[in-house]
Amino acid sequence: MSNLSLSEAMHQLMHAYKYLLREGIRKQQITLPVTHIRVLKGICRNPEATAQSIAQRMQRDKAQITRALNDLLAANLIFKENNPLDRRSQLLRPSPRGKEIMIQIDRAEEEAVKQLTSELSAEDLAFFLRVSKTMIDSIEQNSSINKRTN
Amino acid sequence: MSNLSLSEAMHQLMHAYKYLLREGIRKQQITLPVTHIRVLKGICRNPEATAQSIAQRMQRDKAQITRALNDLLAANLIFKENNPLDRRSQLLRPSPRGKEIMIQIDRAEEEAVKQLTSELSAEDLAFFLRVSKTMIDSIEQNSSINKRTN
DNA sequence: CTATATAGTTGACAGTGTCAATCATGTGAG
DNA sequence: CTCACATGATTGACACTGTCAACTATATAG
Repeated sequence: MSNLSLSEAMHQLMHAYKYLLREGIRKQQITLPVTHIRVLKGICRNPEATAQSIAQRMQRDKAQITRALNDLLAANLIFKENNPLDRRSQLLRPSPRGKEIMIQIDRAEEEAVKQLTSELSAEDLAFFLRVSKTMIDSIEQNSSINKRTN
Repeated sequence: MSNLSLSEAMHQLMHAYKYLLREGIRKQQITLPVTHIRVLKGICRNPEATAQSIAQRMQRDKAQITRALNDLLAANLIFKENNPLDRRSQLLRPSPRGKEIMIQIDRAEEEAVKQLTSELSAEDLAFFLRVSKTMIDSIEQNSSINKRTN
């Protein structure tokens, strides 16, 4: 019973969250898919971002990252810079336009989160985050989720 | 700050959960995609299931459901029965094979949930479910997520 | 120098989610 | 009853997400 509930809750929560996030993004007139947004976010947050570091941080396939980066480049939201430490890779930087978009994205995300948590107290939210992290950690340790090179 | 954390937590949790679920399914030698499994589950749980009711219950597009049903039919896991109340629709029933598979699926899901919650107390879990439901509800009320016919 | 590892790219494909059009059937207003 | 409209199901088309394998170029250890 608690089994089914958790599965169901997960699926519904995923769906609801994704929906809300896309809504918020749409309202800000941003046309980027969520993955691209997350990648851009990673680049804006981390001054020494490389494709590799983004892939690791997001726990996504590097192929997916490469493709997102191509789109972000094509949209002039980021640019690449030679990595002085490794000629195989490039450092990723947000362009001025990318930084602008990032501000809008932050607003969209903030709104999504606000709606999601409108009925929750700060304690509830903190608890939820703590439990979530516990779950995430208990998987990452046990399983082979991080055996992959990414 | 709590903003970013919730978004991040959501994404990671989604990813971790999906991964674990698919792992569990794979270990049971089941080759069905997750959506199909959820549809089958809906059919097994509800004796009067129709395509429509499954779509509503899962909050998914009816097109998606139709396709999942086709695959489940092709795999002989379910069968259709004329709906005496409405000739446009059919009642969906699990086949004997479908019921067997369902048992395996329950095991897989149970294992996934067990791993996910291995570090959590029953109280933590209950709290998590409560908070999740609150979030889900606060979206379903406000937004247009359920304006769609599905 | 050679073998191996790593950063990134590309192709291919499976799975998920969404929209619009269509067909058949049901239902309510007149 | 008939007509208009609503609803259940199906199909086509497409965008987004995730995964795997092969490949190129560069780095690094022995």
